Amino acid sequence: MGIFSKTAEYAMRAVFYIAQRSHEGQRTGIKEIAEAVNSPEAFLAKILQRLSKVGLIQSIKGPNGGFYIDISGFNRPLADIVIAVEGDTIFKGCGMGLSYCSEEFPCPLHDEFKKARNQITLMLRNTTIGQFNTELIKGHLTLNK
Amino acid sequence: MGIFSKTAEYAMRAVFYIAQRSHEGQRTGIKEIAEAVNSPEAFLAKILQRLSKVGLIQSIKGPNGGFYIDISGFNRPLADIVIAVEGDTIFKGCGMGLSYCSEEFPCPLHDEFKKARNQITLMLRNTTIGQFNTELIKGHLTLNK
DNA sequence: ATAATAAAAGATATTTTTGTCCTTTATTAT
DNA sequence: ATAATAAAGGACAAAAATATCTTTTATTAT
Repeated sequence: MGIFSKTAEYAMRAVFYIAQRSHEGQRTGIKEIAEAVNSPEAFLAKILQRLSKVGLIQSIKGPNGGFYIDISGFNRPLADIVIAVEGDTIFKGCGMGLSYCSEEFPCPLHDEFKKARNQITLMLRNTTIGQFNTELIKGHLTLNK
Repeated sequence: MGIFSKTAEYAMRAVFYIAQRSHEGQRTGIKEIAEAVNSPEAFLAKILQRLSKVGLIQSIKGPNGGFYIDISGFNRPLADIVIAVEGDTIFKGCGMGLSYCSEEFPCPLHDEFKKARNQITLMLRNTTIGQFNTELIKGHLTLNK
């Protein structure tokens, strides 16, 4: 894989899409979301279930139901999505998997690796879910793979 | 997982260890390597087989045989190890898995993500296998997890 | 030549990730 | 109240990553 798991990729794409639709005042069903972000429907459903359980997104059952994201959700960082679906392993630990490796006992790769991870952390912590709506709306961007 | 697969982690640790031992003029058996870098022996054997096949390390069968790394190997970048065992996916592609995402059609995360990946690429391309020997030898470093 | 050693190669097993399907629960509209 | 809709939940399936075991091949020492 790339840097993130497929699960995390789907999750991010879906949340962006839901945010966009919520911004338009719409709730969105799993079918539409899955199509829009090009992910397997049933699998994505599980992922959204999880995000909903931790309160990152909201859901309503029944007719006119669907997924949406409330105002507080717009301010949450992407990091929360990643953590919700694949834990925080990407934010910590040694690049080579050495458990002793730390600031006091750095492995040979430590400093260079830290830079890379800091950048990822920065990206995920400083970017909020809501932040993309304007970009997504004004641009020719899709979330469809 | 972290950023790299377990396979890649084992591979890097093992190659460093082999490099170190080769620097001391020794060939090393799989058993010793696996113990030293704390990885499952039979699994690591497969990994080293692969690295040996692509010429990143050398091996000799029979008594006094084992793995070693020749002078040209010392100058190869870590990137080669990673590519040999898990391909080049870590060096390319969109952070969210969007196929259209590129310099011309960047996804919302594109620029920030690029920074992170550039740093990883830099680290893996600019660091050679041999480079750590001095550090490993003078320091109190282990490769044992 | 023979026995011992150590990696290569092949087959198989386990675990994790990814993916599907079916039933249940909540909500809405009639 | 009943039917229709849509997510939640549980059970199961396939694929990929991780791991083990057994046999074969090459090399060395006796």
